[in-house]
Amino acid sequence: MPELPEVEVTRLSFADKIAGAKIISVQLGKPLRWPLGCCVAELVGQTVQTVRRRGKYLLIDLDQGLILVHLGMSGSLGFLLGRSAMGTHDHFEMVTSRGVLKLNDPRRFGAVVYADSEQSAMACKLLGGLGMEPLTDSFDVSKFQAGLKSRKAAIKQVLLAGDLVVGVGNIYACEVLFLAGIRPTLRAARLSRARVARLHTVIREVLTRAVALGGSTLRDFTNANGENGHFQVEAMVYGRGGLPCRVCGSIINSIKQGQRTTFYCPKCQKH
DNA sequence: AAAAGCCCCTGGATGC
DNA sequence: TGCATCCAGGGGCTTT
Repeated sequence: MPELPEVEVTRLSFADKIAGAKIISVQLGKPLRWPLGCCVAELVGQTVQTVRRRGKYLLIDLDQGLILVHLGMSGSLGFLLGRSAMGTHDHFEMVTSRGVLKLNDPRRFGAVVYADSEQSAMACKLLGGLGMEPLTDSFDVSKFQAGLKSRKAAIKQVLLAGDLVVGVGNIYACEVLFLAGIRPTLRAARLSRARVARLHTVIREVLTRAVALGGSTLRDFTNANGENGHFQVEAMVYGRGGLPCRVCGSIINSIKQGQRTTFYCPKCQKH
């Protein structure tokens, strides 16, 4: 479910509320992708400083160290005023003086990991290889261009890999390539300078807009307050295999790249 | 260094 | 209604 906009909207929906909160207790459900990496007792008594985002990770800064949260494919965070029973798919619950932070994640591809610091081995393993943040100035066109130049893989897969630019998941990768008129199978290195510039712009525009509108409602995304997003723009291609293109009427193609499905318009998106 | 596969896990939709 | 099959928004890890 969560790509950059959804993760960012989640962050914005509870960062201010939880800042300054004291951790009272922590409860774990079934195992997530990795073990927490510390004793619960190490967290209790600490104060939450800030909540940041890096790629699709949320970084919850504490007095000592930080908690990394990843929502995986099916995770969502809730920040509730009162405590409630741990549901079947609640696998992390942190009771604080300001409210209760809860991770619900049916598939358990998500993670909640404590790290001593951002320089710790675990933090480096998870964050070290991440690419540029698309919504900051660090997302430089020249660097983007240079990065793509060295890649023989298909542009769609380079976007998805996250080591050049972060936060673009399967849905937004498909949508962004449609809006930029680029065939997803095109080798990254073969994109002209002008098309790279166009893609760069589209990525920023689409992600910015999705965040501003509260994330995508393509499925059932809710922020940490349980509110739906308003990114009502219907997908141009994602999930529309076999249907007519909204622009030219051609039948939208559906193919596999890596283990993921790619959707594209054979006429609007050129090699 | 980069690319390609594999795998983790559960639930919902579809088809017989 | 029951059961099998396929599919899903991610990404680290291992192998080429």
